[in-house]
Amino acid sequence: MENETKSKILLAEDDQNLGTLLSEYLSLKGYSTTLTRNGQEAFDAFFKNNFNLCIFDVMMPLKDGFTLAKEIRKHNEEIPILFLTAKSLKEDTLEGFKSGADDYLTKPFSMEELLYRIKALLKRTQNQTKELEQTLFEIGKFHFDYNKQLLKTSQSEQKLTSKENELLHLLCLSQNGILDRTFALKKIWEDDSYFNARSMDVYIAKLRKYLKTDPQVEIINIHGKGFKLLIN
Amino acid sequence: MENETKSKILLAEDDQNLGTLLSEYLSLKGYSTTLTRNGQEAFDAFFKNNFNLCIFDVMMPLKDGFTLAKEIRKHNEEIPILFLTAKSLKEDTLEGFKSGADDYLTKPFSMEELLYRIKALLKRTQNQTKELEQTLFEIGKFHFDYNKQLLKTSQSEQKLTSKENELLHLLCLSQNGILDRTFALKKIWEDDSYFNARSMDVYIAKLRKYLKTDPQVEIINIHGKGFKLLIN
DNA sequence: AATAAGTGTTAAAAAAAGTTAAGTTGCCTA
DNA sequence: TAGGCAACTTAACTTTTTTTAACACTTATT
Repeated sequence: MENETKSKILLAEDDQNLGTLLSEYLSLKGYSTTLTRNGQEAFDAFFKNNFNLCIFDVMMPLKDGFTLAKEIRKHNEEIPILFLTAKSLKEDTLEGFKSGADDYLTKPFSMEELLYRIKALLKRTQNQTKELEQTLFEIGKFHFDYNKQLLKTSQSEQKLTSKENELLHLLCLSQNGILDRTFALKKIWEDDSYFNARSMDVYIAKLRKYLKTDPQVEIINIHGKGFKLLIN
Repeated sequence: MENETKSKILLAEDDQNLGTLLSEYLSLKGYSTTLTRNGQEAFDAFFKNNFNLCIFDVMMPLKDGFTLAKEIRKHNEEIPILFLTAKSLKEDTLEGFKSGADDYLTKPFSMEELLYRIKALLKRTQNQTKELEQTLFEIGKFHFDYNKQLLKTSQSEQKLTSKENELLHLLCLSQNGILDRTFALKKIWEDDSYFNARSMDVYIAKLRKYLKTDPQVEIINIHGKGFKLLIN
């Protein structure tokens, strides 16, 4: 997954099967999930961690989802809450939203849809952290400023074109790790077609040319996978 | 409604009855709604106004909701999009989210639920709506007064024509971020034709000439996307 | 070793943008 | 109302950025 830090999800579901299934599915998709089996347990867990999202079943022993949500909202207005329930009655849905929910999904639902709804919710809250995305990088003897599209050393200054800039940025962000070809193509070129892939190779060559004045810096290819920016 | 400024909603719905019903209901609830009858109309309207939320029907003549959403997402990543549709097929829901939707509601739905979902979506974005129409800007050593159409330094004073004024204003409002070409064209020139685009380029050149006395200020181009006003 | 698929690199063609100047238009004024 | 002027558009030419093509080389597969 592209995120440096996994989003943490608090899951409250008393149905053993569904609970573990969900938990495993979400972990597989790159989220860090905490599974609780009732409202009280979830409430306690909430304050022991910094979660990014809550998914609550409505009908649970000890404390139902609506009550749980209301109590959490007293302490936290921000965190997205998604209800998951068998009830599809209009009044229940409305009560869910009145409890401070951001979304309400009725069973049976598709895992994929849940995943998209989670992403949509996180996008809105994660954005406030987006400003913190790194834009200044040290690449060997180079200094790379993403915002200014500038790559410079103490000697020289090279203006980067938008494509060069985006590509180098992705390389820097996945520094030490590999930048996946398909990922980069979809991110910068919108889709991964043959010609876009060849275009990307051309830009890799250009970046290599710019960076070759420092032998410590290298862009290596991982056959069939992508590229890796090495700084020794 | 308690808000000083009403949230503006762009509604695209080809069903006359449902369209006006929704529009009237939302107006009653304190939103300012713009009703369009197909995807193309909605697309054009989008760039001429500052909407806070989009509600799109999926099946519409000329341009369907999915295509519309994808096109809008190319220019605006932020605005919440909610699909409203008779289709409840799994694949359709998923395609909706893939098109960049934030929520997906299947007909028949309750007006109240729609209202809650709108509120939930707006809650997350409204804070970022700091577009309280700022009219005074510091651009490096320049002082820009949008109302007076004036760009001055301690040394000099440059009166701006309306086009220059509007363009510089948009650049300032999207400071650090990029000003989308299509967005600016539709906003200032009403439509993005080849000649209007060339005209805009001429105005960019003019602004650059005015601003070049301060080397800290720069208008850079993001190929195929738009322009960015950099202040160092 | 032979083949195919993936990558490296350079050059060309195509598309987008930069700039300056020449037309247009509409409005003000003498 | 003719002329002048300012704002804007269109044209023409230049430069930059991106894509496509061409050919050489590398890696995986059989």
